[in-house]
Amino acid sequence: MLNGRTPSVKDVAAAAGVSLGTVSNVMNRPEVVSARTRERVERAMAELGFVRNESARQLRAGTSRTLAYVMLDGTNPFFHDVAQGIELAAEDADLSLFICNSNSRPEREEAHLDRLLQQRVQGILITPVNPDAPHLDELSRRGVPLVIVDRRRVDENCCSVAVDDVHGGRVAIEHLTEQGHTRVAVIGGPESLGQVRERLQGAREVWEELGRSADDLIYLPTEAMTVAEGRSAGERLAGLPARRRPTAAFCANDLLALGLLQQGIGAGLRVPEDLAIVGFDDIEFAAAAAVPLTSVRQPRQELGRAAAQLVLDEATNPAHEHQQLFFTPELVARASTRTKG
Amino acid sequence: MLNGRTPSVKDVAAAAGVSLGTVSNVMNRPEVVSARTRERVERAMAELGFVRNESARQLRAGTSRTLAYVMLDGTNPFFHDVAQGIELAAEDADLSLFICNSNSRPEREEAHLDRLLQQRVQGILITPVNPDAPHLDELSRRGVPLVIVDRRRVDENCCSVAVDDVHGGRVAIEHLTEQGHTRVAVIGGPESLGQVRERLQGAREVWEELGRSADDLIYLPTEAMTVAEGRSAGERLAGLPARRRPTAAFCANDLLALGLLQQGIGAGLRVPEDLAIVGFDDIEFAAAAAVPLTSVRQPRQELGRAAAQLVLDEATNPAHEHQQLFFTPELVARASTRTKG
DNA sequence: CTACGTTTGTGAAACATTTCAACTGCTGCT
DNA sequence: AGCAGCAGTTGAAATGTTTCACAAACGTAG
Repeated sequence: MLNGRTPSVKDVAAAAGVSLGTVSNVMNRPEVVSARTRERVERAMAELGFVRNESARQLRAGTSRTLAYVMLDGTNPFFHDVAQGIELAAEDADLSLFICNSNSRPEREEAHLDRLLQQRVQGILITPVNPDAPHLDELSRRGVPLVIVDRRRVDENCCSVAVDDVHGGRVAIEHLTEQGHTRVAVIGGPESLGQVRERLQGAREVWEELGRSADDLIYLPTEAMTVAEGRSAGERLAGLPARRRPTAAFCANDLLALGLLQQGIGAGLRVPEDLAIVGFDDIEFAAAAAVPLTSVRQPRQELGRAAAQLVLDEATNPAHEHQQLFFTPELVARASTRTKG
Repeated sequence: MLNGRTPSVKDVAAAAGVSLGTVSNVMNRPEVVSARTRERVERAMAELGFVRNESARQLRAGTSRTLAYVMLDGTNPFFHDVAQGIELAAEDADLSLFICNSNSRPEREEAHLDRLLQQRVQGILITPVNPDAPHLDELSRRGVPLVIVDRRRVDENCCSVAVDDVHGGRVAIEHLTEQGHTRVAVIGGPESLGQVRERLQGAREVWEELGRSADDLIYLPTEAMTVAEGRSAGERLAGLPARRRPTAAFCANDLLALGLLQQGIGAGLRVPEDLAIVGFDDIEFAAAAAVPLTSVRQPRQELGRAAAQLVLDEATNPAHEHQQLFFTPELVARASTRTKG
């Protein structure tokens, strides 16, 4: 009768001597079926090794049990921590999570979104290459719950969860000036990234407010936010004439900071005595560096968790209203900027 | 007619003035439909914003377009690199990839597998907590293509892709002895992990072959393969009486090595002069450490890619035979063990 | 003008589930 | 006896695709 193929509800029903509908009830509304038949059905399921076919369920029920997160850069642990936060929330809601990686390429991002649309996922979380890209509008228009993570749209017509990057830039520079630094490098790029622009802006704002000369805040642009780019920025730093050379650097993320740290130590610099370093994100490896890195902490998991909650609200609550959640990052001081003496 | 709901093939057919079957043909066998009607159908799809419902497709076609990877430890970048390799292969085959994380907990692993079974994924790749666990047999029995990644089953009745860990342990110790070290620490655990056992075994084998005293190969067990455990091992190392204290350490993975490095540098040790360090895996952050880490490189992406190919073969080739793929890891020497003088 | 291929298009069945109106026995009430 | 109410169960419809046997249209050769 079932020759090799995997058993269906029909087979279970036959084995338990009940109808299709009853088997379905056992799975979906166990309270309406009597203890006796429920037990009988459950035994039949176990004996046959029945596994519900999720595609069929989804097709009929119209609702999928999956969320998806499209991350921006798989090589940056930061995004994995965000994903972990999402996963925890998804688990609580008994949902699966699809994780995709756009690798900062718009066409990969679009391909992933297309896939996810076909899967009819319940909601999409994304850290987009460009939060204002038209293919994101497309999603909202289709009514797919959407949350932008770690970024914001200018028009605010979908939910987002982000961190106040301007503030992050401010606290980093404030910390360095408190430590007595008067010439500071700011490292990051490309400026096409909103994050970078805002972190820089915060740094410049506070520098100006303190009445410092713009000449003493030295911007070293990078092509990407990677360890290798951090190293290369370090070399450029070393190439500056001594009286122009900063005594501290604020990096727009921890990967850059780690690269800078490595280059500096390799070149014989003492950190923080010769060069103090502040990173951004506070990934695990920041605290684990040879000289533990001072960093502007983003609540990584919390970001993911909050985003997941928003997307679920949009998916289930008809009265949902878009929200722009904001977290305030805080500085975590470690050895890479430790006060002298 | 379609009031708000997302359009189906039926709607497309109506709009294009053709039958259901023709629309399906346009999607699946475009060569059998004339250029004229194909174009008409495609236009209708574009106008309606039609997106194929993957659940329905899968239900009818019986075949899903997804692979899944259940990773062991999301905090270790190594597994993300493996996942990346899988994703690339999946992309080539036009498949989606589900990424799950068991966090080394058997019950999470089982829950994930259950989910994946319900989704009827085309194949499962897994780095299991225990490769001989019965719930893995269950999968094979159900006929789900299965590949074990970075581990092996004793009974070899499914495919696996792994690295020769014994050899890895050997080359690490050979390298250290070549550098003149005569007292070496071996750090790793728990020994319930096959990896750890084999890496240790390789180390011990070669040590014995060189005629060294077992007393001079000092095993420091750890409870997990984390940075924190690496630090704690470093403290234990520092606590040893000077004449017993090793001049080099081989860590069973890079996270331990990074922790050890941090603790050592913090305590004023010079690396490699006072303490040489070899890690395992060669994750990105090994090369990015303040003192770039010598490590036993696993071909991380390649591992994933090969595993994906095996699972696809099992899924599509009726003549498939299980294979145990083996990669030979190689030592990458960096500053953390650089030859003196 | 017929017979026969070829090409193109059709319509209904099938996939595994959920949902829901209807049905069956009961119990207890009048 | 008749009936309302209730708990438990049933059977059929519906979901959006793919597949496949078949039909229609259109040459083309005899």
